[in-house]
Amino acid sequence: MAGQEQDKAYDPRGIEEKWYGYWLAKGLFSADPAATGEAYSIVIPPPNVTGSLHMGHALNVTLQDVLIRYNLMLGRNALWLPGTDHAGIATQNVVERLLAREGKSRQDLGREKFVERVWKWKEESGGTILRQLKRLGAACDWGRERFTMDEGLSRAVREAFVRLYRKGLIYRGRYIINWCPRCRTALSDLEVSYEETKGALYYIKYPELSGRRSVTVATTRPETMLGDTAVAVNPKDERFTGRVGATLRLPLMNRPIPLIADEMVDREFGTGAVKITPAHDPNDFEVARRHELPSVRVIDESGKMTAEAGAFAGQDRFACRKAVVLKLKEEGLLAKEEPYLHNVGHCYRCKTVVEPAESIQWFVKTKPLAEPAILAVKSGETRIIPSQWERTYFDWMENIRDWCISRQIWWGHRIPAYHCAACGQTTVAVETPDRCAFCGSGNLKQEEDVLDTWFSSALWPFSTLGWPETTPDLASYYPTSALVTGFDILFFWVARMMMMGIEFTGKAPFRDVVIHALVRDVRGEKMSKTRGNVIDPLEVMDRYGTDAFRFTLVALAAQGRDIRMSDDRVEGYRNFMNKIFQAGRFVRMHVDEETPKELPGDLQVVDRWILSRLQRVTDEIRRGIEEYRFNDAGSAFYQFTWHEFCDWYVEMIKPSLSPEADPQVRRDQRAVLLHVFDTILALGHPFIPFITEEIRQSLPGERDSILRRGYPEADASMLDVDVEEDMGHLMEVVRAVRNIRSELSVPPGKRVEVRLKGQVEELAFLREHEEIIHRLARAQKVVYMDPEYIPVQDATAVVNDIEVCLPLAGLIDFDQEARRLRKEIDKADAELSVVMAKLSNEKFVASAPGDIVTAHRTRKDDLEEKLSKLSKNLELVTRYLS
RNA sequence: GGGCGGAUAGCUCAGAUGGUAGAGCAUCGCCCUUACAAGGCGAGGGCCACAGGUUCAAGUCCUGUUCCGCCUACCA
Repeated sequence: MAGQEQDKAYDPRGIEEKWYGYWLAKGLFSADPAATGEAYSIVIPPPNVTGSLHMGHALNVTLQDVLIRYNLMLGRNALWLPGTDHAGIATQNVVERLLAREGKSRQDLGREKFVERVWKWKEESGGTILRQLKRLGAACDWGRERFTMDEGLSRAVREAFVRLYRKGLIYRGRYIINWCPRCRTALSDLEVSYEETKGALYYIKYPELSGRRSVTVATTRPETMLGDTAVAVNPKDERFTGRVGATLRLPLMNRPIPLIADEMVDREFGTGAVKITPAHDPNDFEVARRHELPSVRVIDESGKMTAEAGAFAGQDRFACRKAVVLKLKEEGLLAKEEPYLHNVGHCYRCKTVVEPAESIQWFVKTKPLAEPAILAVKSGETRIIPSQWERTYFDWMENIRDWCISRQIWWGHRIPAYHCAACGQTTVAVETPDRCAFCGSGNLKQEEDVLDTWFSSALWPFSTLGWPETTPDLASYYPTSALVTGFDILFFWVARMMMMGIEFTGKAPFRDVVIHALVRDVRGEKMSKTRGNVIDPLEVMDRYGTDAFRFTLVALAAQGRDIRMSDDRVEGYRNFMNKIFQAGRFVRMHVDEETPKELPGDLQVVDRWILSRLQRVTDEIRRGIEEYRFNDAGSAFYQFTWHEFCDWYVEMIKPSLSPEADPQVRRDQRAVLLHVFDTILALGHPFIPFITEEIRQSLPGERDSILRRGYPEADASMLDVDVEEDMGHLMEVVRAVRNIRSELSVPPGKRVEVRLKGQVEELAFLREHEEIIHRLARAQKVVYMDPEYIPVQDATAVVNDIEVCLPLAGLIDFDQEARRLRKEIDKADAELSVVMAKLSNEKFVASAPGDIVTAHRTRKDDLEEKLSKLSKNLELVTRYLS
């Protein structure tokens, strides 16, 4: 029994896989650059090969899928290009962890073997996330799947590198960069995340060599003092007048260092004197350049103290910090130590504290690239949506700093630069050169470093389409139509794609950049493994079905807001899926192979009403998708389908579908029903692809995919304002009856007479469609009263110019009816006073637009009329009571 | 230190170009009415954070304040 009950509800299991396979088999997602139709293209933000689907991907992918399916249905030549990112550091970490389990390090294997091992891992485990995208229904063109380390994309990377190098936009040099001692590689500025950390500010005395005075400096990293080569003060600081040029003794190292003057020093901070450690601080590095100071590297690439650290050599940097402080105390040179809250940089991959360190790295000179990228957005060539992100984009672009692109890891694109052992010059070339371009020597050795993963990602919109070759794909699908992504990678990725895209193709890579929200948990917290609040999208899909999950994401995807995901929401939309499924069953019960596809020439009023509403909602949904207001599109679809089509239209037409109905009327009615429902399915398909395909193909006669149906288009000729208004009144009459029945506890099974009082012409429409009122209001019969009728023992309500009267003597408590009427009167009264207040204001009448004033006037008349009717009826009721 | 976003019904949130406050969930009544109890019908619930200002009219525009969140920054 219970089983049967369950069978009546929608069960997405089995259906989803079936249709996804069907779409693939039919090649519906395979794009052809030669095909007709306006091109529409999206490249997927490539997820990490190491990744598995999380809520962020789910939202991102769903929105793209909505766009792609919508455009496919519009008949455009739509391409959605999928792929993954090799994610250098992350992937290398994964494989290193696997090796560690075998007790091996990557160094044990050696570079070549290690890289082979990573490839093997990628082949075996790298496809997880792509399989999960399929589960979501993603209409990707899998034949065009790309990986950032593909042969083609690697070629593009080398080409881009060489071109930038030749233009002088890539250079190599010794600078301060962010170094992760755990990953043992340089990081770009963006890959460092600053976290507020409780530390201490140490005040250290540096004695002058001659004399008894000393200079006190403040630092949060005392261990770096071992590498100090100067102390700096502001030249305008009177406290140090006459002392600049003095020689100080560097404590613990007993090295003489100068006291210098530099503008960079803030007189207000600390003691006004700064220790200068050129090898381990970006500011100090600059100061050292200006003053030609030597640089002493005291921390090595694994975070241990170097031989330059004297007695502290070999210690870990944090152990050394303690040791240095202790030693300074012993020597009486620690003036003060105070707690200090400051921002400390951490590696965004492994959370290790980053160490600024001087080393030789490769950089992209970004300013010349940023300028046109700024211009592209300013000119509107690329739109950022929502536009408030433009400002963030400009801020970053305008203050952009050079980009450190070399990484000291093995997994990635090896930099195409070859150092000559003979002359020391570096040859940069796309293909491995035989000889040094400078001296002709064959003794070349390729650069060991690989490129930042984001370097290859920056080329993604065109490298995936075949660049640097001029391919048909590139010609047809570049620039792409939209990029859909989260704001967290606006700088990492979007900004860099803009720069590279313009540099190499002359065109910005996207028409629109659509920035969507972050998905958070119910409490609004960011989902993270450490917090343990991660909701697994796959589990949600298992429980509620993919369509319900997708619709939830769409419905919650309001622009500029974060999304709070919870089971309740998904459950609500799961119910909506069931509603659609049930509606499908209803339609299937009433239509058959004979049901005409075309709308009948002769439409009933209810049909004209639903068709008019359908045009409006079609328009709303299309506008929503086109303006990336997905939630608006989703809720328009929801409201219409459930609350207009199911709640009203289906209920209203039941009589004309019954076997007793006139065959012609029945046939016509079926045709309209089918047409409207079919349109609903098509409208919903981009959001809920599986259930719409399933139901549509279960309808009589349907054998082709819903994707080929074409997206519904609003037909203005079907709009009918009058019918919408008349039907609105009729529905209000029904509601009024229902309300009275419910409020006054009229037994549900009890049929009552409905008396409609008003002028003949006002009653005409209702009289014509009496059948609807009769059924939906559970009327025993509907009768019409002229305006002279006095409803002595009736419960009453006012709908526009009509009074709805229910003779209920003996059935109800008239005390209650009196209370009900008073409540109505109060409501109308309150509203009237608001309207009156406006109308009695001369300035309002004088300066407000005419139509607004007119609207208020009619509103006033209506309310007064309503009030007079209500009061009269209340009087009747109370008189009857006494 | 700069910048951005948020504060609207018990909860989660919508409310383009200023013109009579909406949805979903939750709550309360009543109903297994033959598509649907994952349902139907009805109802209650809001000085739209605070203080000023602009305007005939302000969740909506301007200024300031208070909380909350995020991004960014070379104060050692």
